[in-house]
Amino acid sequence: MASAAARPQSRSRTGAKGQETAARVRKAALKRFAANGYAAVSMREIAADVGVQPGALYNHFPTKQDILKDLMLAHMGELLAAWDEAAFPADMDPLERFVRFHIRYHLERADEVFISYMELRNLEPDNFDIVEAERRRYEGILTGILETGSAEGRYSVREPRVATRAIIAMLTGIPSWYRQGGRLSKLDIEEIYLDLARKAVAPGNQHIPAPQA
Amino acid sequence: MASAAARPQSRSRTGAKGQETAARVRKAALKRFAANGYAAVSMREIAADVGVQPGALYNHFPTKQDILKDLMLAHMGELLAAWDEAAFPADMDPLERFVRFHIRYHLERADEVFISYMELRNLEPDNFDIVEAERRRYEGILTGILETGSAEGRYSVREPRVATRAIIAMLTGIPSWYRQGGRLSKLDIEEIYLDLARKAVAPGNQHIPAPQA
Amino acid sequence: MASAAARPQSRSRTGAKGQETAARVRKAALKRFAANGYAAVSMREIAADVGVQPGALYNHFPTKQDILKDLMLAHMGELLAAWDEAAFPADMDPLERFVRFHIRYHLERADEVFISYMELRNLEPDNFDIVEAERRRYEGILTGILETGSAEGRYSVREPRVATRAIIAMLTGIPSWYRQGGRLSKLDIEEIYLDLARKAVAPGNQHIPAPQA
Amino acid sequence: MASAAARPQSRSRTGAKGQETAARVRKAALKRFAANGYAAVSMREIAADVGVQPGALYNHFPTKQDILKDLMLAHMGELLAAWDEAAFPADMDPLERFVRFHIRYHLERADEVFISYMELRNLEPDNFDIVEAERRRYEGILTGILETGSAEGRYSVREPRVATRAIIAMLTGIPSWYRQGGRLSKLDIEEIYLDLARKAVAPGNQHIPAPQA
DNA sequence: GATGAATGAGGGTTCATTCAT
DNA sequence: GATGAATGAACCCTCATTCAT
Repeated sequence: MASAAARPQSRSRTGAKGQETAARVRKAALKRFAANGYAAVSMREIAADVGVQPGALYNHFPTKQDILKDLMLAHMGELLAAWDEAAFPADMDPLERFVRFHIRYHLERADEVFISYMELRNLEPDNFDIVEAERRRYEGILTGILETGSAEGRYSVREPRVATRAIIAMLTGIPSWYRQGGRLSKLDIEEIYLDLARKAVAPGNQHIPAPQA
Repeated sequence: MASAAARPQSRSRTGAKGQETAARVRKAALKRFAANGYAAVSMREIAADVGVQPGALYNHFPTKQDILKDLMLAHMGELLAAWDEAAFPADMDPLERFVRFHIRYHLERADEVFISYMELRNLEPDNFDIVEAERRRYEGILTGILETGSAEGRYSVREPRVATRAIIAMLTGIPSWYRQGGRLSKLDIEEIYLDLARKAVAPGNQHIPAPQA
Repeated sequence: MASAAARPQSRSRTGAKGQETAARVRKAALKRFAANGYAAVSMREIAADVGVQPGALYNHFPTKQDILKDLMLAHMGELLAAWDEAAFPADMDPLERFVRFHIRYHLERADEVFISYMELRNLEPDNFDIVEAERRRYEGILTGILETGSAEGRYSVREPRVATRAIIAMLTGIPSWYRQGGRLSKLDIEEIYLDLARKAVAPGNQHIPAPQA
Repeated sequence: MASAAARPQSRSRTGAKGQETAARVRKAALKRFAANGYAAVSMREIAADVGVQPGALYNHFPTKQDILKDLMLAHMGELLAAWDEAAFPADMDPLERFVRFHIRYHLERADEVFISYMELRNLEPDNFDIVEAERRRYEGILTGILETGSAEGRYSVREPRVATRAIIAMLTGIPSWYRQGGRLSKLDIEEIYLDLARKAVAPGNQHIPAPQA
């Protein structure tokens, strides 16, 4: 989509085969980067996964860095697009909407999410800036929700920007430990985190009594 | 076991110089690993930082992996020791105690904390297991606090293990964006996060009214 | 299996160049290993001889060890093949046949022979076993000759296996001192050693009188 | 004895401890050189065998090369001395004397003998020349025996120098395959090789009939 | 006589990348 | 669009050796 490798695509004679190979490269790189880290993955490994010689990768991506950039830009673009298209009941609380969306999306795209956080530092400055801008846009969604909600008295948030980071960090941590088939279903997770998030920003006095000890 | 530098230091005649070099290696590696990632840092770079030839590093650490292991094991050990020695008013709520401790420690040791999360996957299995065990011990502290507090009715937590991860993820995210000298002081941060954490686990009905829209 | 260069060579388009480079690597390694010993030869030296960067060697042989294995397996295979194809008068005594063949072959392939004896210990166990099996096959040829000849009364050999080793050691020592252009021609050598070998296994009483002293 | 490391020994205060360490170094180096080859053995390995730090080796031998030189010179000196002192019945045939002596000595000092043949090329030119001269002296013993015997009609040898090399090569090959405790005793070996050697140089017509086939 | 720490060179190997075919 | 072969740089690590202590 926002991919660098999806070059002008000037109605070349073939295209189909190349498109498919590029997709296989992306898929292999995604798995490898998530598992071992960008710096520890070699072009040879990716090529071997794809079933191709290393040199062939350069027909689809000009450098290794471009594969990473491609994956991260695509991920951010798709995340924002998915939010725009997310279908929730119209009367659902916006925070609930965000929490449910974030958890679902991040549990489904664990690899993309993971490299998006882990490999930021391996992006060259220009690419980093682009991804950062997208990330800020995404965070802005939650900040907006918190600000509006606070203004309307539904939430009580002293620092919406800080709370945004706190909530997103909390939610984004899930895929690092959640394993399908465990005691808790994805829906269980959603409910638990929704509860935590809601209460964290809820208005009202939550005086916690000091322990008796 | 912990490392070459952790030796009894009984052989006083020499030793001192080596101890110091090992310490400089650790320091340089910490900075570099935090900035560029374990896989992207070369022994040559570390040696250059220390002001020594690459081969000399091997007088202090048998492999590059051992430097990483040393840093991560030391960090976890020191974190747990610091908790044991943390001095807080006796009547302070345990959750508050944990939140304040965690934030302070993690803001002071940002590099150690960072590589402890980022480089886990670069640890060889045996070392990984050791670090994981320590991490679970640390999480266990908060889980215990939440369980006790819930049993005494001071908190309301459905899944203490999940809440533990949620709160720790929330807190641990701070050093990734907090910059000293900004609008918010470390104490401000402490108060904001303490508020979020407290409310998230507070008992009582937090019915959030659905938005009017 | 035998080596990268032994591949079917079906892919005619390219391949030719690689075949040739692999051959040059083999040739350079053979000379260097024979002159300085496997352990004392560096891949960089071989690469320099070939006129290529060190890394390029790895397009043809996966490791240095594989070059050695390749050379030694090829040598043993060619030695056995040469014996099978050796053309001698039909009525020639089999021992004479073997002695002449062995001397000729070993004087022509001095380097291969030399590393085959010297570098055995530098072969990894699996490769060692293969080469050893081939060596035993070769020794078996002479042992068979001695056994048959003894049974027919043409030779008198108490321990054919031991005599085999004795004769082969005797013959194989030649290239270590023989220099072309010296007083003795290759044919002279053949005759002298043939005489020694024949007499050593000849039947009849060779009572050597004790010295008068 | 002829050892370079046995330095002037200027009646130093201690001496005893150092002498002993030097001996342990020689012993360890001998085993390692024989097992893995000079080039493949590191000073660190030798030091570890001796139970000392690598630097300590340099108190006893100025370089690794000197350890090799010491071992080889000592071996050749001891070999020649042993021949001079060998006790055999006065009326024993000189060839028998030489064969028995050579086999016995070489089976007892397998490591020394082995490195003496294998590591010649790793000697620096000067040291090589010395060892070569000693070797020629040793070969000269057998050559003299053959020449005298031929002149007296007890043996029939066309080229005593060549026959010398043939016989010595034959005998020297024994330790490479002989294993104690096998079917053949050391004495069996002596008898078999003595028989082969005697017949090989025996006078008289050894017409070997051509095979019937 | 031995240690611990360092040097400077070099070891085998892998890397991202290029390019003629 | 892919291959096979190459480059040039860099990788982690080991080496023989030195030397202050």
